[in-house]
Amino acid sequence: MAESERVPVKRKRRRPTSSGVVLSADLIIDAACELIDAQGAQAFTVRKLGAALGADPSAIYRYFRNTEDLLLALADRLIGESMADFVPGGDWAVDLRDLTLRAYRSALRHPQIAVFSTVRVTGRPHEQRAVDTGIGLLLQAGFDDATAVRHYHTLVDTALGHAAVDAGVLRLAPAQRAADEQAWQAEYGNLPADEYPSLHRVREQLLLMGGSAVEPTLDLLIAAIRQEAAERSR
Amino acid sequence: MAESERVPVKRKRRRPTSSGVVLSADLIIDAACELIDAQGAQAFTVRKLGAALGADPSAIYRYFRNTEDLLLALADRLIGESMADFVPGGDWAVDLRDLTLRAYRSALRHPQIAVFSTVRVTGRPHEQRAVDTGIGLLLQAGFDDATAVRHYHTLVDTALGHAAVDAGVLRLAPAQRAADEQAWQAEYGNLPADEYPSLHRVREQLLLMGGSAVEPTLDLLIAAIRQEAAERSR
DNA sequence: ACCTGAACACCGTTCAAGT
DNA sequence: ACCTGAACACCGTTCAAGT
Repeated sequence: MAESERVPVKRKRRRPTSSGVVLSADLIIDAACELIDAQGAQAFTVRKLGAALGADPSAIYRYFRNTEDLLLALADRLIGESMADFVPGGDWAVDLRDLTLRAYRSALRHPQIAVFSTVRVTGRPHEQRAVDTGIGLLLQAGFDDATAVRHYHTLVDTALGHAAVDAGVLRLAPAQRAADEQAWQAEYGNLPADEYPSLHRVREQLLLMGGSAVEPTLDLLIAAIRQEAAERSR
Repeated sequence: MAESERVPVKRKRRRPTSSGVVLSADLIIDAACELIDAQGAQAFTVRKLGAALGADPSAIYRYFRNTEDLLLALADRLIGESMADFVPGGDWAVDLRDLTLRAYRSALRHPQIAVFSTVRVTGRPHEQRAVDTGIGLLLQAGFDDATAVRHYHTLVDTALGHAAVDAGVLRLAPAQRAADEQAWQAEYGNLPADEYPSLHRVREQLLLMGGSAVEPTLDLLIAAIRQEAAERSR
């Protein structure tokens, strides 16, 4: 239904923009990808995208109803790219971890995507393929339908969530990022032992709080799911 | 260091705004909370906050350097509120789950917070208290310092991440939210069995993809951490 | 048929001027 | 000392007018 409301992608006649480019939905998504990769996600605005295309920003609304619609198309493109070279290796748990990490990485390229719940539900081709693959791995592990769906839901939301959190760091300039990583040490490393006994005890380890927690998180989730599969098969 | 750059909270003389209110950092945070609770997180803008206070928006910049600084103070307020009635019950794993869920709920009240990596590192009082408590529970479980920090990092980032993802749904109007939950069924429930075998097989269960995955996720993480603690103590 | 340009209704933030 | 109001540099989106 969302699909039928979209502006048709195929057009009979085209008129070039003032800069000579003939617009299309694909071309707009191409430009959006380039803009994000070159200047970061915060550089992505309709007006800047128009400028990058050499077209008036309002022309974009002929191809996408609004920014959200454009972002959904972009999301599916990113999912497609990150899944392009995925080949299952035979161990469902390893494959599932790989698949989830790919979802994380594609969401990290454009963090706003992770926040759209709707992105999970648009039913665009690359996403459908990825969901089918993920649930397939869980069925292969021996889970019943409901449990397979639940575990898939858990993994994909966790991947998107960590992408949203980690994107905050990525947004910073490198110098500020380094400062931010040490800030844990600076802010928490010198607290009094009587008031904050645990923080005081682990003060040497606080640098670990910098950086992404996505891999440790996935390791724990996959371990728990593997354990559950093993118990189920007994 | 961030602290010393902040505008001092205590002031000698105050002048009321045109509406008669005497501003203070606390009062501004009060108003921000009310605004968010009454009209949702997307209603939170400096200009609207000024209007809610009966003051010119620019007056807010006397108390907070910028929106981010204000959001950090707001975050600490929300953390404090959600931790206010936390009492450890004796089982570290149960307590840790409770603590993490509280972090999730407080971030859910203002989703932008989850995306600030910096929020995790500001070292404000309520946050320090919560971190000390969380790491304390993991030390109590028998983990070494580095592992305790790593597991804490995993839990808190996962809580913030799910809050960011779930906030997308919360943002929708109730009617649209219901439609969104059924969209999984609509978009994925009728795919051909030959092309999407796994999705076709679990099609009756796809409603499970609506709603939050935070509790299933926490259950898996806590199970894995508990298992690791048990193995460690052997 | 499609792009353009003006317009509308917003933002966050700064700073000189007021009191 | 603190608040105000104008101003600056942006946003997303709509729609009549152009070609």
